[in-house]
Amino acid sequence: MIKLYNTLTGKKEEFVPLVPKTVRMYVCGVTVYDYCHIGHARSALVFDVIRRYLEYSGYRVEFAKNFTDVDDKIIKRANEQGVSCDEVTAKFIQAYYDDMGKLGVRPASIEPKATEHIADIVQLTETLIVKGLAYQVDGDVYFEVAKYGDYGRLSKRKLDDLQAGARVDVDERKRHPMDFALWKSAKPGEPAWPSPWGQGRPGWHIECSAMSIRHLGETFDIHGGGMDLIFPHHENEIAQSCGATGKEFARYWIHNGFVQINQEKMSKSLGNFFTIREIFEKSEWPEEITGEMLRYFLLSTHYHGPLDFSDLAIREAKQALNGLYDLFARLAEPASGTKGDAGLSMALERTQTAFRAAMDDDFNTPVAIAALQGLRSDLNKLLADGLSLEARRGAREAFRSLGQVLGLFQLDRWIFNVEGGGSASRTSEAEIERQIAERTEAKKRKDFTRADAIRAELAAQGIIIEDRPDGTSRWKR
RNA sequence: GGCGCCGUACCCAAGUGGUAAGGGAGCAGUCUGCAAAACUGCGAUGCAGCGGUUCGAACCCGCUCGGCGCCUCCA
Repeated sequence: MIKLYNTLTGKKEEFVPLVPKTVRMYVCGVTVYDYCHIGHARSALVFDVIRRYLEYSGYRVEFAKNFTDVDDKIIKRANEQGVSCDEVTAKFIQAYYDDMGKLGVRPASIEPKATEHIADIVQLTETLIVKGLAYQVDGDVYFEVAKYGDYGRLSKRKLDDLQAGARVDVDERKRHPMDFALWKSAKPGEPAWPSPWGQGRPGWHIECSAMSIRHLGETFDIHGGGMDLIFPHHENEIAQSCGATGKEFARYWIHNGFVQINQEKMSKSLGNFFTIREIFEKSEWPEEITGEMLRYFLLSTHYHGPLDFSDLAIREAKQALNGLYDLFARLAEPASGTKGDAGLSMALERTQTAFRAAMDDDFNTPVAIAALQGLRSDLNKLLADGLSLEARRGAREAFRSLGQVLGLFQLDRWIFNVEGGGSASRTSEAEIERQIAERTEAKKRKDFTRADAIRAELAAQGIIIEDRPDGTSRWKR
């Protein structure tokens, strides 16, 4: 039984989908006018993992994640660069796929764009006007919050409180300061579509209502996004959708916490953000390893809380991963007996139970990772007793299949040492093996000068030698 | 002004009534020609502070201190 924290009720609840065995989930994606930063990465990753775990639990997941491809910021960016809005959005949608791909975030099953749903948006807006929940002023259409009784249900705010805090210049034509645009009339040169109210474009919030209803139905299961979207974006989505359909909109609302730098929210205005591609570019590690480090780091804190990004935190993730991949490397070595085999199935069962319990409890990834770390410890002891080939394969497979849910532990090659080993390989494996054989011979002859020289030579290339008790050595880089 | 979040060992981080998961660092040990690596073991009698409820509290209630977020585009 999966339990999740529902922002709407403020409580952890049992998750029961509307249609058995099927989950319909909508997550607010990004506005494509710039490169994604770690905050975007966290959000995408969190919902990617939730989706993976739901699938692992036997659900069919209809997962929609949108691209906002018409917006003030896009228009501004296009004007600054003297290109069309289409060029801006195409560029950053591609960048999104590139960056998220490196992080192992799977594409959603449905990835709608606002510009491809103008007809749905216009229709929804018309419905709201007909129902008396929206009004037209010149070529603009606004949603009238005062007419919608439940406004503030998600963010737990009262209209009066909001009014008191409003600090922004209010458009005089609006009936209430919190009224928000469903449709904006177009200024010359802006992207525009025909509508009953003249040429214009959709407001921000309406697109998510239109697209989620179109692809998932009027009532669906999960709606997600960053904490900062709770108000006003998701509050407005609820008002529009419920106002238009008269039905419940999303039943469970999930919001992820922020990525912070030195305890402060990462944001463009503070200038304290790191883009995903910047991190990959600066990384001394190969791409797939950097991706896994980042994933491990981002999942090592529960999705609901804040998460401080720092070099130290990333290094710690790398260290933790080293221990796991070192184990995998030792599991890949020849059988060493069968004494440990008996204890394996119990360890695997214990791990799987703990892993599921953790994920069932509001997708508690740090506890799920702890379960896997526990298995590492178990296996190290069993390995000391001796494990057969089959047991070794089974153990590695367990890490692979459970790790699949988190997008971790899928790599066949791992780099332990950045010195020389981090970049493209130079010394061939055969050559390394040859040198190690020579060193083993030297050790037998007690020619330690020669043995140490070979060790130093390999170390200079980032190759770490581990001598075994029997005189042989294994190596890694 | 309104709404909300957080404060757990040197660092990161789970835990929301039954006596403190996990990781990193550190220390010790095993192994070893030495070393490295790896593995094993150790680690908070206490969970910002004070008071209260309870047989029992990191967890519930109250107050205080400290940090942060939202109310405006924002993952």
